[in-house]
Amino acid sequence: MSDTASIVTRFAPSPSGNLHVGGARTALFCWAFAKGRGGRFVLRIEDTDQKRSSDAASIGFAKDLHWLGIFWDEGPLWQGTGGGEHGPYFQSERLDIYNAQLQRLIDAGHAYYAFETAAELDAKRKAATAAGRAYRYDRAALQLDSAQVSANLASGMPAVIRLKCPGRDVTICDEVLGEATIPATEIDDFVIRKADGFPTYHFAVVVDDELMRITHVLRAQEHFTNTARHMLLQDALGFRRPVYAHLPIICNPDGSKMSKRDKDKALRKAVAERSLTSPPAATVDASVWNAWLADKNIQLDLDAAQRLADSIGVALPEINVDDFKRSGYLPEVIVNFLALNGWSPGNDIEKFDLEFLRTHFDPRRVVKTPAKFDRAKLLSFNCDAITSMPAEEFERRAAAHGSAYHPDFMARLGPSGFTMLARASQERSKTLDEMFRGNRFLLVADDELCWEMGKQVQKAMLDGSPCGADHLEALLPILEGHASWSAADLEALVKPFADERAAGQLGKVAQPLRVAVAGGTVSPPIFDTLAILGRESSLARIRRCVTHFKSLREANTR
RNA sequence: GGCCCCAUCGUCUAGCCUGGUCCAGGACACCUCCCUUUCAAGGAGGACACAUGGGUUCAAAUCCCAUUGGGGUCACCA
Repeated sequence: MSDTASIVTRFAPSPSGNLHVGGARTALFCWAFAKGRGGRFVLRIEDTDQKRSSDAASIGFAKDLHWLGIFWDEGPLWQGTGGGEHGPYFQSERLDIYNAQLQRLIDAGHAYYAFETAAELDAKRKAATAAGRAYRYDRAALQLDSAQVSANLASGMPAVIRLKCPGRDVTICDEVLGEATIPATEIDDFVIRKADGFPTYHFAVVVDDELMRITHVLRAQEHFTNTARHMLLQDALGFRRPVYAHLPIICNPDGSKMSKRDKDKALRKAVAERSLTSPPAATVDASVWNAWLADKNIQLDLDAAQRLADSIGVALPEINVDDFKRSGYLPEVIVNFLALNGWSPGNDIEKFDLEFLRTHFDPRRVVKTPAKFDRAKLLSFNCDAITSMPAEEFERRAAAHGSAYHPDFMARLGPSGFTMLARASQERSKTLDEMFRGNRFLLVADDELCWEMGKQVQKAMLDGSPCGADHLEALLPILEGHASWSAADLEALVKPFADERAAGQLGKVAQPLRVAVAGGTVSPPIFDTLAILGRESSLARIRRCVTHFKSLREANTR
């Protein structure tokens, strides 16, 4: 690690429209490590699985990377960044390169063709497992003479290429895990080119890391044992050995691996609890629904999952960076919190920004243990960030969030209403989304507001004498006689009323008012709420409420 | 199951390499009280961990071994 000027790291995901938080953290650490040492950060797309990469251009996750503030020096061209002299950066466009390297291996006797079908291998694997043995490829294809191989190839028989492993133990040196030796018996002659002509992950990684001059490989710990294979490949090809650092996995609170499948899991649970047998209207069509219910391995696409969740009223767990964005988390908070999963700068520092991470990140301070993703702490960090930002900034960012995710809300409020709501909401917002999610009553038509008789409403409206409903009724004519409707004016009007009628206990008056206009006991500060709603709307709601509770009480006394 | 790795509060972690300053520090969550027009936020307190068992040593969270527990991995996925 002495020649810091030439440090090159890479983030190498498979193509996807969304960036997973685990991937985001890997990208973050790769970026920080390289950029903090004057090096380069490369983005490479691992799209060698034709089944999964039907849409090779789908690097929608690039937007997530940019949102977090991570930009690549080299990689796919995307919104003004990318390019570079080691491209192409899509592996599917590098087949010629792999084939040339593959040929070198064949020529040198380090690799060989094999003709077993996937089904045959599968059967052997099952048999081995049933017999309680670990399956290893039996090298049957190595017995084929070269004439036979040529004939098979010439006849167009499907073939894979396997690496001929040297049969020695491999010792991995890892910056975070230290040294580990994988016994030779654990590594069989693995496939390096698939029958479809594409290289496997192992082969493409090794070739590209060499050709793209990658010096440091930071990746998730699930790749740790793969490293032995990669080292064998490097030796066979005569390549350099990059420095490895394997990052601990990020898991759910229950210890399971955080996965996009968790969304489907949550949905299946909700569907089962509600005993739904057919899909709610306008969510997914019946055939998809049936297939999904029948097979736990089938995942709904993201949009369909979201529609279904909205329809049955369940919150999907946030898994992708975009999910957290939608939930109203700030990118700088995500960056901060993600970095804290698996790494810490020491000295009891835990609030920091991207720039701090860039200058302080060191893989040697990465912990070895898997981290459980603690949403409560993330939420707390987000709250701190929101409540400490300047009011104008909060307003601007909340407006952007609202326009993207709650256009109906923005339209209903109008610019001045939005400003009032934003000002009233900042100090009680843990996310940018809360002011929208929590104030649905603002969207309800005045004559459609309902008052559900929960314990809190009961207490606010009917307990004591005079009760809240009495106060409300007395207050109504005073409000009706008042033209000005600013929060300050309303406060100046209601405070004296409370002093006189409720012994100065503003709550005795504010709560009934709140219930009247919001339908429940939770809203922004009451005078702000009234001002946001406006005079006509507020009065209409209060009148209806007075009537509503009056008839309710009459019915009860009868 | 084979192999590899790991093990400090419920959670994220500091400390471990270079044993003594650690009857273990911070943060989130939790509990209590205060403040309060709701909900939050805020203020003040509090409870909470070195997995277990053996060594080594004058001395171990720190070094060694075993056990137990957890994770990862064993594909023509990446």
